Amino acid sequence: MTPKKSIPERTITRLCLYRRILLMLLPEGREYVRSQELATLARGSSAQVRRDIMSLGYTGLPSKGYRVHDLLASIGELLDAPEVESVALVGVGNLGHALLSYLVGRRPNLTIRAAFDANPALQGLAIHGCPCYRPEDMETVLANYTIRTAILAIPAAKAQAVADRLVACGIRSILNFAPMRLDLPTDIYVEDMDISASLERAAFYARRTNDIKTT
Amino acid sequence: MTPKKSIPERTITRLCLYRRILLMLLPEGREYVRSQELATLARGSSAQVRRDIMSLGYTGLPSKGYRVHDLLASIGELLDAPEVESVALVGVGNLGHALLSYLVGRRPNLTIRAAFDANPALQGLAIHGCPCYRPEDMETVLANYTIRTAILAIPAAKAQAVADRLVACGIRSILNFAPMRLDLPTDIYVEDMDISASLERAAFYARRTNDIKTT
DNA sequence: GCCTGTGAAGCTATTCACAGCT
DNA sequence: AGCTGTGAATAGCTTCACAGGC
Repeated sequence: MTPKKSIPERTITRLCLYRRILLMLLPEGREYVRSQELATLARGSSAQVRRDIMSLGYTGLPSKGYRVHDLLASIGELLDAPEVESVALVGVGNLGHALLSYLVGRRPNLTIRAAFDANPALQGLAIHGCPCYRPEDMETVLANYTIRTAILAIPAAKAQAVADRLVACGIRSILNFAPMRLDLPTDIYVEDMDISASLERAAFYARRTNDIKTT
Repeated sequence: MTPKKSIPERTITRLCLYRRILLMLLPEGREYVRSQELATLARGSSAQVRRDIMSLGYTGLPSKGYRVHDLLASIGELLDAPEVESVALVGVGNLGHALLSYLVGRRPNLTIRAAFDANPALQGLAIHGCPCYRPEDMETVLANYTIRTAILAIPAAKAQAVADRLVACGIRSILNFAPMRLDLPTDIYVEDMDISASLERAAFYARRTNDIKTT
C-alpha cells in the first residue's frame, strides 16, 4: 500500500541521490540519520529532505532522525521494480562501451541485459559481460527479457529511427545520449543526457560566476 | 549592452537546445522560424519559447517570426565567450576517452584543450588530438590556457580531492561525471551528470507510464 | 532539548490571453 | 489574418515556522 500521490519529478531525482548517500552511510554502521545531515550531504535544505521523505510515506523518529536501513527500504519500495529489472543498450561505440563498464554491477537489481550494435565485429561478443546482438534481433531479445528501458548511445542522425523501433518493441522509457530531441508518443518517458548542452552550460557559468566575483 | 537580467537556469538550458535546433534549420536555407515551430521541435510551448527569446533582448517580426540567423547570433552573444574557450578533461579512462571523441569538433569555440590522467601510459600522448598531461602539471597547463571549465571523469573516491585541486587552480565550473556530490565553495558552478541516477529514474518511469496505461 | 511532520506563506516558472504590429 | 511581446493568472516547488512527540 504505497501512497502513490504522483510524486514530482524533482523529488524522484533527489530520492535517488539520498539513496546513494545512505548507501555510503550504511557501511559506517550508522543507525540513524537526521534531515540536516542528509541535507548537507545532498547540498539541499533540511525542510526539503523532510518533504521528500514525507512523500514516501515513511516516518522518522522525532529527536533521533530516520533509521538508515528503513529509509533505504522505503526508497527502494518506491523506486525499484519488484523483480530484477533489465535494461538494453543500443549502440556500442566509444560511448556505449564506456557506459557498459561504468554501469556494470552498480545497482544489483538494475542490469544491462542486452546490447545491440550494427557492427558485425561486435555481434555475438560479450562486452563487460553483456551479450551484443544484431539490431535485427531486437524484437525477440527485448520480448524475451521483458525489457522496458533502453539506453540510446548512437549518432543523432539515426536516433529517431531507432527510438521509433524501440517503442514499437514495447520500450517505455529511454535514456537518450544522442544530441537531439526525440519525437515520440507522450506516454514514453525520455530522459535526455545532453553532454554538449551541459558542457555549454558549464562554460557559460564559468564566466558568469567570474563576473559576479569581479563585480 | 546585454540585458543581463539574471536569466533563470532553465532558460539557459533551453536556449542551448534552441541553438542546436536552429543550427539544424540553417542548412535547409530557412530564413524565418515561428515560435510554434521551435516549440514543437523542442517539445515545449510556444509561449515558453517567446518568453525565453524575450530574455535575450532579441525581437522577432510579427506575422513572420524570428530570423534564424539573427536569433542564433543573439543566443551566441549570451552563451559564448568573446574568444575561443578552452576546457580541460580530467580522467582519460573509458568514459573520458568516449567524451573526448564525442565532443571533439562539436562546437567551434569550445575546445577540449588539455587532458590529465595519472596513467603514465597516456601521458604525453595526443588522444583524439588532445594532449594528455601528468596531474602534476595541472597548475601550469590550466594557467597557460586560462582554462576555467573542467570535465571530471574519474572514480567517485578520488573526485572530491581532484575537484578541490581544480578549484585551487582557478577552475570556476565543473561538469561532474563522478557519481557523488562535490562539496565546493558556493561560487563554483557544478553540473552533475549522474548517469546511474538518470538510469534509475528512467527505469522508474518505465514502470510508471506502464501503470498509467494499465489504469 | 532536539528533531520530525506539515499547514501556510513565499517564490519561481509556466501558461493564458490579448493588445499591437505588419 | 497571423504572429510576436507581455501583463496577469496559474501552477508547481521550496522554505518558514511551529505544533507535537521522544
